[in-house]
Order: sequence, then structure tokens, then C-alpha cells
Amino acid sequence: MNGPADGPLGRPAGGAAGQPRGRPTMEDVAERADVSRALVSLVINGSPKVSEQKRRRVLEAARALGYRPNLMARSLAQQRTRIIGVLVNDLRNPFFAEVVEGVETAAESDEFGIVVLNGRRDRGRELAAVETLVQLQVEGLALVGTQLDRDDLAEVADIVPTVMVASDLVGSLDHPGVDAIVTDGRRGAELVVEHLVSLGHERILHIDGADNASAAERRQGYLRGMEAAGLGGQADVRTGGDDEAAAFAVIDEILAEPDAPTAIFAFNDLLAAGVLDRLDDAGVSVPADVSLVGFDNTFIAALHHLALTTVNQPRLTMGEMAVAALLERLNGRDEPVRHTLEPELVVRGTTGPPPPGAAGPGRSLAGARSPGRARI
Amino acid sequence: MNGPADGPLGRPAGGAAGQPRGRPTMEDVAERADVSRALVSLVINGSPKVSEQKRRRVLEAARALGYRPNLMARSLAQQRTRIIGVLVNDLRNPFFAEVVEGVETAAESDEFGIVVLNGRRDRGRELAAVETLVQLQVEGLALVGTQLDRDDLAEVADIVPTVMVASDLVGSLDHPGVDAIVTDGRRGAELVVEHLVSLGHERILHIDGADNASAAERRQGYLRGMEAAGLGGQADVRTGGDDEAAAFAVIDEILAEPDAPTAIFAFNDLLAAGVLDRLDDAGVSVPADVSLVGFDNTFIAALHHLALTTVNQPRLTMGEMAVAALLERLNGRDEPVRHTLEPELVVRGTTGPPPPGAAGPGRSLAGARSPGRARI
DNA sequence: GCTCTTGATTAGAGCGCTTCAACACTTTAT
DNA sequence: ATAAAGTGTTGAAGCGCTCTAATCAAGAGC
Repeated sequence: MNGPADGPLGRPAGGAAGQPRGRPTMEDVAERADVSRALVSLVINGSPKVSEQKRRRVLEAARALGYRPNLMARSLAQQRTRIIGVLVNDLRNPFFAEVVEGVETAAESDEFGIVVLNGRRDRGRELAAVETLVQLQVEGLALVGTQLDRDDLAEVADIVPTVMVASDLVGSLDHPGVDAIVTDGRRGAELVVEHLVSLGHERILHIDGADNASAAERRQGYLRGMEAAGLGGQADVRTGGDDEAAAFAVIDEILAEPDAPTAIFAFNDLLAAGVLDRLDDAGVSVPADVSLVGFDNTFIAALHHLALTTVNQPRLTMGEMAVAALLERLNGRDEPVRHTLEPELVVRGTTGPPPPGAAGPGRSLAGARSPGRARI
Repeated sequence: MNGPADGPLGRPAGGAAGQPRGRPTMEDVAERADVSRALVSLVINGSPKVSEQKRRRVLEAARALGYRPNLMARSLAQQRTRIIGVLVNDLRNPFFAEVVEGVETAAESDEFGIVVLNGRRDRGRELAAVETLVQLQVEGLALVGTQLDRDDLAEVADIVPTVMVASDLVGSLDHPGVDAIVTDGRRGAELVVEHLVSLGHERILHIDGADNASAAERRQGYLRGMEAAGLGGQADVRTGGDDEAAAFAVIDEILAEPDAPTAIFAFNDLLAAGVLDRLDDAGVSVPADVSLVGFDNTFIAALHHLALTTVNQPRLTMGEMAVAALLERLNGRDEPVRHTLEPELVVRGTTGPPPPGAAGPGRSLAGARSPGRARI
């Protein structure tokens, strides 16, 4: 559909009448300052070997014309873009948003630009986004919470240095071109279980992150923690997801069952928030009737009215480390690095001892309903 | 510091041994397929006037070499990028994140790419980001919640079609090159006041968004609403901000005063969440002791444990309309458009009638403390 | 007076792509 | 037969910039 109706694309810049062309180029500046194009380039790039006189002339001409260097042309000529590509699983998740801020901060201080693309929880879109970033000639790729699989990764890592942030792939990451910055989700999940066990819980249920990139690890940690506490037989994993909506179906299911859990460990804070909402709807009190734990320690968890017990991940640090890893690659490092950060349990108000008499079976949550619900 | 130590930057692509150079180019593909570079270009761009035979040959060669077109080179030659630049005030604010998703969706379906830059609540950074986007040769610029002022805008709008989303500039936006997509913040604030008044409130306080882009409008609407209700004399605006932290100081201040308000209207949901937290700390009950309203209707407001009464803005729609406006510009529209969407009051659990006996003066919130706090 | 340095400036090739005009080669009209 | 009108393909110019090597100007050394 690019028929003749399109017209020439000399989109003008609203500016003054005369000139036929678009934005001013280096050539224009050179002409106006009466020097060569090369000299203009030197000035723009702050070369020391330019006389003060000409430097002034050039800068003045540039200002007068409203000249802006064309990044595309510059990158092409220079054979480097100084751009780091960032692919995020889901920008709406505050956890990821903060990791990205970490990446931004670090990139900025290293004079790199970043381009953020949002996968919006869709693997196909992630694939397309990576392709775009590669074509954009990014010098490094940070995949934040990506859903891509081993093969996808191998392919892209052959092309550009790649670092995964906050996804696990459970150690199956064998490509030497891929770095990784993760929090130890296994350990984090174990901490959760230990905490709940120490409060006296035995029937601890895990609503997992389905096929989310960090789900497997946490699931594993949960199972291991249950084993370690001698509760292996009571382990119970349900398929959840990574946002509030995912919680609804599972909770309804659980409410309908006998032998209700006394504690729920949700894949992340968003999911936990959904759980909390649904329990609330059902009149189930937290933590009086059931304890609840999230993961990520997003600002949501910190809101007093949720006061969600959760596991902290150092988001900003993760983002910064990702950039550091990429820069090392650009400076020649060849072997992969895998940084595993320590998770930290943050105890707030959604966990407490199990309700009395909950030890035995046959207690349905739907029936539980300890009296007074909170605010209005 | 780019001394000799740097070495040549022919970063290889981890690939096979032989070739000295980096990524394969169109030239390489042409050679392998034994056709001209021009033909390869035609194939890559899906031109219909290529024989099936050669098309296959080319595609096969491209695949074999792992060829990816260089977007920089392409844009340079084509004199267009098909990229829309998006500058966001703060990615951590879910409101903005969702507007961006709207932009993404629309851009995608129009075959445009987007590049998101995050101002991180810093005007200087916003300015730098806009500069980057301009240099990147974006074909349109969407400024989401930007803090830039009239002059900044005028400058950038001379260069590239620009649309402001969710910022007001209170009608002072006189540049014909700038479009705007906003929710009527004045009306939204009025709705809030009307709602509170109808519940019986008189001492309604507004904690504003300081110099945030939408603050002035909401402030105005609040004042107007108070006037309209005959409460002009009781209007009370305090300087806040646009995140949770901003709430703390103000609330402490208010708690220390006599003549406490019976209702608080916060600039946005994030700020309201901070207010809620602080009130909680102080043992003040919402809405029993004081009613609270936010703005934006982010998912936070919807969490049952907050159940924040707020004002909805159609975020996705706003993002989509922004792209539409830009595309119209690219298709030749010359006059500015200003779309004003209708806000919608969403009543949840943080508003109710004022506490009995609060009519008269001399009631300090710190003293109020109706009994039982919520959960735990 | 001549060559040697040193320093400032510039010509020009080249980055990977698009695109226009030209070209060979049909096919169709005359 | 020959001209006219397609088809499919290509050479080469050019997008805006960088950067190497060459050039020019001016002093230093002998």
C-alpha cells in the first residue's frame, strides 16, 4: 500500500521557509562555518586538536542551524552504537521496572544508551523484540525475566553478548556466551518454608509461576524445603501465574477443598496480592486463618495495608550487575559469569502461627472464617 | 582515555572461525547467491518484481549466513526510521507503564517500532532523553507525563511531531506542532470533591503533585469544586509529590495540627498509598476517621486491602490515541489536536461519611483514633 | 637555506543499505 | 520484420557520518 499517494517524504521541520531539505547536516554546518566536514566532526566529538578559533566558529554555526548529529549515520560509520538493548518480560510488574532502572543507571554512567522493549508476557513478542534489538545493532542484550528458551538464547548469544537477569533456566544454561544475574530462588523459597515451619505450619501450599522464567527454581526450593522439614509428603504445588488474575481460579479451587492449607507461598508479590484479594472476598482472614508469603519485595508488599511477608531481591543491583557483565564482555572477557545473589526474607504482617485446631485434616478454608474482617 | 590499549573493535560474533569480519552484510548474501546487492535488497523488502527462482536463492543464502539487515544502514538510506520515541516520566508508576503499553500496542499494529526512555522523575534527564530520541531520528515523539516546559516543547516540536500524553500545561500549550491526549484532570478533581461533599465532608484537604505535569489541573479542579460547594473558604492545598514517600512529611504535618480534615484528596494513587501507610502508622482509621481519594485508578487502588476510591483514566486508550495523533501528523495534518477524555469516579472503600462530631473545629487527627485498627 | 617536527586541517574512502536510471531480454502490437 | 511495452536485474550514486592518510603552515634545528 505504498502507492503514489504517499508523496515525497521530505517531512519538513516546521522551520523557516527557504531550504528544501530536512534537518541540517554536518555538511551544512561545515559550509556555514567555512571549514571542512571533517573538522566539524572533530569539534562535535570534542577532539583536543582543534584551534579554539575554529571550534567556536563551528559551534556557533551548529547552534545557528539547530544542528543535531544523526545517530544512525554516526553509528554506521563508527561501527558501534553504544546502545544496550533491554528486553523486559513485563513492564507492568514493578519488580521488572526496577531492575530496568538499575540497568539504566549503570548504562548511563558508562555512557551507554539503552533501548527498552516490552515482551508483555508473550514469548512470540519477545522473540520479535530480540530480533529488532539485534538489527538495531545493540552492543549488548539484557534479558530481564525472559521466557526465551535455551535454543533462542544460543542463537542470539552467537550474535551479541547477552546477559539474563532474574530468570533461571535451572542451570541448563550451557551457552558460553550468556551471562546471568540471578537471585537464588531456590534458597529464597527455602527461606520461606523455613519461616513458615518455624511458625508451626505444616500444610504449606505453593502456587507457582506456571511457565514463568523463575518458577521452576522457586518450586524446587519449596519442595526441597518441605523435604528438609520432613513435610515432603504434604508438599502441594498448584499452577498459578505471574499476576493477580492468575490467583483467582486457584484460590477458588482451594476454597472448595477439604484439608485446607494453613499457609500459602505465592510465586510473586503480584500473585500474592491476587490471593489476598480473593481470600478477602471469601471472608478468609490473613494471617489468622491462613498465612501468605510473596516474592520479590516490590513496593506493593511494603504497603502497610498489605504488609506482605516476602523475599527481597536486590533489583537495582541486579540491573547494574547486568550492565557490568556486558561491559566486561565488550572488553574481551570470554568465559561466562553467573552471579547469584542472596535472597532475604522480609517478614511482615501476612504470616503468623497457624490457627488453633488446624493440625488435623478436614478443615476447609471456606469454613474457617475467623470473625472480624478488617476495614469496612 | 581511548588510548592504544583499546584494540580494534571488530568484536567477532562468536561464530565459526574463518571470516575476519563481523556480521554478514547484504554484500555477502549477494555474493553467495550470485546476484547483485540490489536484488538482495528487493528480496529482503518483499518486492513483487523478483523471480521466484532468485528469491529462493537469496533467501537461502541469507539464512545460511545468518544475515540480519542493519537497521541503522537501512534507516539512513531510506531516510526514515519507522520509530516512535516515547519519553516516560516514571516507569515505576504503573499508570505510566500502562499508557506505554497502549502506545506499544498501537505502534505495533501500524508497523512502527518504539523506543522507550525513562525520565525517572528528573527534568534534566528528560531533556537529555528527548535529545537522544531526536538524534535517533524518531519520526514521532510521545511524551508521557513529561515535566518539560513550554519552551522545551516548542523547540522539540519544531523538529519532530510531538504529542503529550497525560500532562496538562494548563492550556498554555500554544505550539501548533504539539498534540495532546489528556484526561480532564479538572473535571476529575471536581468529581472527587462532589463525591466527598455528598458524603457530608466539608474539611477536604488536597495534597497536590507539586510540580508534576498534571498537578496544576487537579489542583484547579479541586479549588473550583470547593468553590462550587460553597466551601471555598475551607480549601486547603498542601504540597505533595507523585510517590509514596512524598506523603510522609505532609501527613506528619497534618497530624500535628488542630482542625484536621475529614477527607484527603491525594494527587495520585501512589501518593494516596503513602498517605494510607502513614495514617496507619499513626493509628488513624480510613475511612472511619478520615476519607481518602486517589487518582489514576492503577491496579494498586483496586487491591482489596487498599480499596482506594479514585478517578479512572483510560490509560490504554490514551496511549493508542497518542500514536494515532502522530500518524496523522505524518500523513500531513497540520493543525494541532487536543483530545480530552472523560475521567470517571471509582468509589471503593476509602471514602465514607465524616466521623460524627467532626463538624466543629479543634479536632486533631492525632487525637481522633477511632478504636480497632484493621488486620492483625 | 634547507630539512625535520609538530600541529591544524582536509580530501576521500567507506560503513550497509536503498533506489533510480539504465540495461538486457522477452513479449506484444503493428 | 520493427517498434513499443513490459520483466527482471544491475551499476552506481547517495544517505550522514567517521577516520586514515595526505596536505599545509609554521617554527626549530643545523
